[in-house]
Amino acid sequence: MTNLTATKLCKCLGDDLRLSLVCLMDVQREICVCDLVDALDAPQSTISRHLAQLRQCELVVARRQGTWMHYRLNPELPEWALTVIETLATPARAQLGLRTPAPVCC
Amino acid sequence: MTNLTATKLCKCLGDDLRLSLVCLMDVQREICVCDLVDALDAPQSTISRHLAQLRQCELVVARRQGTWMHYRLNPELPEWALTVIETLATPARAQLGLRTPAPVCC
DNA sequence: CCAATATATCCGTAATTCCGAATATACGAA
DNA sequence: TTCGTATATTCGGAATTACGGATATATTGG
Repeated sequence: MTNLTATKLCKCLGDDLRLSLVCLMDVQREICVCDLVDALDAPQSTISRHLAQLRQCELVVARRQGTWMHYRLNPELPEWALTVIETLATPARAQLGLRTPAPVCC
Repeated sequence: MTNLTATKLCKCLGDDLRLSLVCLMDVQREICVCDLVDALDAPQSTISRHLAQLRQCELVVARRQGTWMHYRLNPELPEWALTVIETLATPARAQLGLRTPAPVCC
C-alpha cells in the first residue's frame, strides 16, 4: 500500500510533462528513461527530476538493468489512483499530442 | 462542452482547499459560499479566490440568488472529468477530514 | 584502472502559486 | 438613498515549484 493521497496524485498529474510520463508508462508496461527523453523533448535533467518526484510520491517504481533504468506505474497503487490515471490517459494523450513511441533502446 | 484539459483538471484538484470545495459540491448538488466558508475553515477571501479559479477552469458554475451565490459542478463537464472527480471523492473526503455539512443558510 | 554511456543530483535563478487583510461590488430591506 | 450582508477582487509579499547547465554517480566493457 502507498501513502498516496488524492491531492498528491493530482499535484503529480497537474503538469504536462509529468502527465506525459505517466501516460507513456500507462501504454507501455515499462519504459526506459532514454525512450522517455526522446519521446518528450525536454532536457534529460528535467525528465529525470520529474521522474524523481513521481518516484517519491510512489506513483512509479524503477528497475535498474545495467546502465538503464526502466520505469513503470507502481503496481501497488490503490485502485482509485489507477482508475484516475486510466480515465485521464485517453484525453491526455490527445491533448498532449503523444504518440506511442517505438521502443528505441534496451 | 468545456475546454478543460486533463492537466488543468489535475491542477485544480491538486490543492487541499480546492479539492475540498469540489468534494463538497459533489455531495450536495448545490452549495452556497457561506456554507463552504464555515465547512472549511479558511478566510472568506481565500475561499472566494479558489472558487474563482474553479470557475475559470469551467469546473464549476455559479448561480446568484439574491445576495447568495450557489455553486455546483459544471453540468457540462466531459465524462472523463466527472469520472475523475467521483473516483477521487471518497478517498479525498477521508483524507481531508470532510464531513457533509448541515445546510446552514439559504 | 580508464573511457563511455545512462541517469541522477546540485544549484542559482526565474516563474508560478498562494495567502489574507483591505477594499470593492452587488443586492435586499428600510 | 443608506445600511447591512454576502461575495469578489486587489495587491504586495511569502512560499513553492520549475528550469536546465554543470556535475556527480553507477555500470559495463576493454
